[in-house]
Amino acid sequence: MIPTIKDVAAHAGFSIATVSRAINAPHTVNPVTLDKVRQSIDALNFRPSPLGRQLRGERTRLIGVVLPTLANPVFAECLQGIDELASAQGYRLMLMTTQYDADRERHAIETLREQRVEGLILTVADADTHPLLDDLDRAGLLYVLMHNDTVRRPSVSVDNRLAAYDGVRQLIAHGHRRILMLAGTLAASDRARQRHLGYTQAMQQAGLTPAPALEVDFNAAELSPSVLAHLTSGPNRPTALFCSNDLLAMVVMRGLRRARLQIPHDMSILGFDGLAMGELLSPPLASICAPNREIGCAAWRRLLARVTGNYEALGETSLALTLPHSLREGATIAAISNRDETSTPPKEANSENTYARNVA
Amino acid sequence: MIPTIKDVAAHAGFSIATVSRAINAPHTVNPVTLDKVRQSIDALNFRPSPLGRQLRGERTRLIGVVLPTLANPVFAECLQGIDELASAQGYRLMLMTTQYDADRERHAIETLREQRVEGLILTVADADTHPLLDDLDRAGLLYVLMHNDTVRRPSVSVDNRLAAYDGVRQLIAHGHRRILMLAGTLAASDRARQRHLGYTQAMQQAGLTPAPALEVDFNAAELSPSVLAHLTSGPNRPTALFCSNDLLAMVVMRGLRRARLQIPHDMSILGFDGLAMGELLSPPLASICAPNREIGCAAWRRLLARVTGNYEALGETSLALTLPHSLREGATIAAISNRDETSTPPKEANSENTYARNVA
DNA sequence: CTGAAAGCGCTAACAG
DNA sequence: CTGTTAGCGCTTTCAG
Repeated sequence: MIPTIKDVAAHAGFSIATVSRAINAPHTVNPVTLDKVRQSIDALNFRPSPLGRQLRGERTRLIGVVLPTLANPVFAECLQGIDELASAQGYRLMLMTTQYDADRERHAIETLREQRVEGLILTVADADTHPLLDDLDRAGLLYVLMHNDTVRRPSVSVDNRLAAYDGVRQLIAHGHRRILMLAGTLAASDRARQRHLGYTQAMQQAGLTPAPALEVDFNAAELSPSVLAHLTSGPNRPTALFCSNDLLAMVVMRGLRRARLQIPHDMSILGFDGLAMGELLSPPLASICAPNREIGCAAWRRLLARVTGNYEALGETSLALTLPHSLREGATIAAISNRDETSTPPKEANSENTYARNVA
Repeated sequence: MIPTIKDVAAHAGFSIATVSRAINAPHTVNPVTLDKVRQSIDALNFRPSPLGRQLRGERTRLIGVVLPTLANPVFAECLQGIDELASAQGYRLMLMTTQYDADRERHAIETLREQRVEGLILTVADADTHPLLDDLDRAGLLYVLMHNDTVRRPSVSVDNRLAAYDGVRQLIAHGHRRILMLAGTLAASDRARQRHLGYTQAMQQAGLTPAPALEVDFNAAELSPSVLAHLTSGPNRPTALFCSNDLLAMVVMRGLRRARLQIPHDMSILGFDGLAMGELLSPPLASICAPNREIGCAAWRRLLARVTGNYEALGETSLALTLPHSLREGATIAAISNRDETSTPPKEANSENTYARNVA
């Protein structure tokens, strides 16, 4: 059905070795022969099977990609970056998602190894304490982490601690003093920990009291009563929330709105990730932006360099590559006026536009 | 480095055939032998290479997935569905994106064929006029389309025409009479055409005049002046927009807000896709929902059934499988009051909440 | 410059 | 129940 190199050889009247050479080393074969072989290839619409090559122990040109989920566009954006470069360079991507589950991470990596991928690009829950990554090191299978924040392993990420620090300082600069950090089930993730560290430092430096990260159920339609209590009750309620990622920020915003809080009037919100979609929101979501697509691209470049042995050429000295983050101003952050400090949330309707200009 | 079946055979003191049988048909081998072989397998941490099997002409357990982009969560949602089922059943996914480009579609399909995938799940720009799909039919390579709206090929989709019809009728029921349909670069897509058909029918049935779909540049931060003119100028400006997909709806909403229009007060918006994220918006986006994840799952099931030859067992009679759509009410649609009909957009700020309850 | 032949890891007859 | 062997599609010595 699908033509093989044999069919081409028969059609052209040469041996399969010659056909192989015509494909892989055209200069070593007589031009006339080459021409005939090429005609046969066209005539039969032959494309060499990668399987044969792969089995021979050649390059498989297969790269495994392991991501927690595609429901969070952060990872979809990274994947776009990887895909763009990889497919342009003739590599194929094998994708597996893990839903942040350690078993599935293990299974994914195993499956991809079996498939003899040349390398792996992945985002795991916690890079430092991950025994599988040690296995990879031991087995000599190349990999690059994305977003995972560790100096111990090859990775591409923003400086999560510093980025969070910058973001929270921004909130403080807008007059906020009671700032809470929210995290999802990601609370056990290396990124979230780094971000909380940055939050803590920014708070302390400003003479404010940092709080432990408040965990929020990502999937619930409403915020739980206990969380809501933390956010709204008493004179010490926070005036600003730093959310560990944009998706969480959006879920929280909905929860707050359902609880009849106005954003940013009653609560300022700062996210993390810089999802493109955040700009489409109303009010546009303020966020600490990671160059997600670029992170994917950079991860690809690093992996390719290592796979092809050009690693030194990249001139990188450390395992962890840190890309610059940026702050995206958005109308979800309002400057706080001192008189507002202790008031309870007002109930009157108020357009977000009123506050949109406060952000400078 | 990676142990092969040979290593296991040597270690266990049996032939490779016995090892192979121990793996693939354990009941045909002496329990004692079986045990020894298994111990060797564990000792060496051997996993059979799929490459060998694949080359043998066995099942590759590889499925190709071809999507336009992951930037639109519709496709990410579908992919989630596919991935969930596929990886649970031991299949591996090879992913390629096309950016709606015909050349890249061709290239993707070709690449995946070379890789000897057992089947393909894809979304193409236009299914009916796609020569590559005819090639697949001819080559006997199985595939299932997602979202593409055609009865000529195996596909899983909602009834785009009917869904659009239902949605636009909803707009009409809310008192809108000047309703415009917007489409992105997708204007040349089969889905968009079907949706416009549904729009047209709903309008005509209500005695209203349908307009051609207005094309909008997806990527522009602002709506173009000419588009904006269509939407806002004159007494005949539309009061409601039906957007060919949710992402477009979000882009349009931002454009309108920048032009100082209030949603839904000055303009009602209805999207298409039912993106999960739409519910997180403010106001929540009204949308015609396709069960994206389920579309992915269904596509997988159909493909698997065909691949394994159990197609008849599915009891499906037609090529096109149509899944039910649903309408998601959202505060982006406001009922229109008659006196508003001819007024120009008012400028005063007004919370979306005022209108949130009008949707019934 | 071209061909014959070995072998990558595995499965499936076919013998024993 | 187990071993021998051929061969999947391809690349790569090694001869010619």
